[in-house]
Amino acid sequence: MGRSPCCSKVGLRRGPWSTKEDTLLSNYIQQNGEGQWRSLPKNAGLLRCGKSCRLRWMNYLRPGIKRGNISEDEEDLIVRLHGLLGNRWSLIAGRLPGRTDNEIKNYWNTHLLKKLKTAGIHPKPHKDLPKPTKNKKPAVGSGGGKKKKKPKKTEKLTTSANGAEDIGNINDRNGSEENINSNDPPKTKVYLPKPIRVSPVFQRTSSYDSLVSGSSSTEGGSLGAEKAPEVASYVPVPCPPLFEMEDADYGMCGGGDDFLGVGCILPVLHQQSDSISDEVNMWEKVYDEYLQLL
DNA sequence: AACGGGTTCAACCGCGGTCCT
DNA sequence: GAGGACCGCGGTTGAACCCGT
Repeated sequence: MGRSPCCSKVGLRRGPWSTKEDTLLSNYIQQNGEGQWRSLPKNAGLLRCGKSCRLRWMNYLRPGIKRGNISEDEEDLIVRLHGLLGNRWSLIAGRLPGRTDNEIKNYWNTHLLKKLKTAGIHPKPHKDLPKPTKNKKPAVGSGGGKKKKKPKKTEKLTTSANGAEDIGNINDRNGSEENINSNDPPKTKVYLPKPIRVSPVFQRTSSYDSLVSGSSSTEGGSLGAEKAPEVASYVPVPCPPLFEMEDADYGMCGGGDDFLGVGCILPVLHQQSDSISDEVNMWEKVYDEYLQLL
């Protein structure tokens, strides 16, 4: 039943892509479109796993990919979105046209994390959040990257994944052991649509604008029209729970062990209102917008 | 110039959810 | 409905690169 195996991985190339491979992949996708990753390598004449082709295309070859030079504006948005979404890199990337989840993830880990720490802020995982149901084996390291040589590494268990805070995975949460054990809330199935990438013509949303400007307007502004980025500082901001559902506690900012200890700590532009309630309203707008996005 | 430690980022792995037979 | 393959995501790795000594 089911389908035939994806790819045996036997005799497939690994490691960095050559320009020839890039060309083959690009040409094939331009002619035949994305998708069919399984059969793509064979059809395109590549000795690569379909998964590898997809990754290469999505993170590097896809048209419109911006590389490097993440602006202050983008950086600010990443921090805000991370506060809202946690390590949902694909969702965050969806709000940053031309940026890939991999790039944002790398940028967060290498730049922003450091930046926040030096600012005395220590973002910590939402360990209190219920984990998705799953018995991940205690792994010890996942596969490893390689930029060049080094043919191998076959198995290494992985420690991976457990850092993911997955606030969005409501379905999983409802089924988590924690919830089952604790008072057994009725299982409310919430269907979350798949994340989608926004069009390259990114429109900064009204909520974002209001965050940035302090305005409560709901009329949209575009990214292009944004004001010059203000110097942001990172201050604790009480924010409303993201998901007020039957078994709440999904709020990134709720619960005791929240994102940064005392509520969300997110960059707040100096010019915006000092009023905490205004900020809460802004967050509610962001939350509404996020729900609409979903 | 050589060396060593730190940083960056492309690419890998494993897993969960979805789709297909 | 069951079983298995596929797709996409997030965490991790490690070679290349950078920079100070």
